[in-house]
Amino acid sequence: MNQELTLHQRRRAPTAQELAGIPWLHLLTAQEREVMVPKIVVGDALAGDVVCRVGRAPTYWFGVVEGLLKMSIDTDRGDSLTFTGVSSGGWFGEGTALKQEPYRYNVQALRATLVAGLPIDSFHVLLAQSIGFNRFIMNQLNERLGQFIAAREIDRMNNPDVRVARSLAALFNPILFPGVGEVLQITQQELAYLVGLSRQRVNVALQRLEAAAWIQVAYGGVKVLNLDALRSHTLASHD
DNA sequence: TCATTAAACGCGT
DNA sequence: ACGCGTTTAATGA
Repeated sequence: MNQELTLHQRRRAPTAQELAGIPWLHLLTAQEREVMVPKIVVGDALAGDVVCRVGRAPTYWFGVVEGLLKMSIDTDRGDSLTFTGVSSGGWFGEGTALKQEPYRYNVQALRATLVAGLPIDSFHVLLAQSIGFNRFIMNQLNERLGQFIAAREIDRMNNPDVRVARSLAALFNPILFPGVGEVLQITQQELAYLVGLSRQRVNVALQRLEAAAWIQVAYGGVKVLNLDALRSHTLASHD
């Protein structure tokens, strides 16, 4: 609990099944894949483990094989501001990897998460040589831009129901997080940490979203029925 | 007054 | 043991 995971400790080689959960591998040529697969390391992060911390020199480009991370920064006051979650199939840190700058966020596991890492030098090799990899990165940056614009919108609304809806939609983004599937495994407590609300309020919001038939609440997870509505609509007020 | 929250409860998985 | 749904009491706009 609350240990720093650098992928130097507790790291191992990925299994074939875990490799299948790495989306950009499929975009490489057979030769590129052959070179890169041995470079990939994975590590098991427990809930609360820090994957990378603000100010550290970038060592890996990171991805989530299975699990849930949150990206946040600490404010001047003691509290922390969560930017976004990273769910299965999501990769991040290309900004710092590209510029060779220190990490600008803290990334922490909200639950047990299998984290994958590609060493920075391998990342640059792919960037210099692989068309397929560049296509993935471009797609990723473009989609992330859209997500941050949406996040600004979310912050301006103070309606908690809408905030929960939009945050769920972001976690279900099939381009950024192709491994999520139709059922996102996330507890209401984890969602509360991510959105910045209490668990009770998240529970109320989820029930309203379920009543609107946009989602289906399950034990330890949420199934999305209407991603479009979550992304753009507002719940009708009820009294 | 009204919405939200921490804390705590019982219940189901 | 964990997650869910709910209640209660406290807090603040």
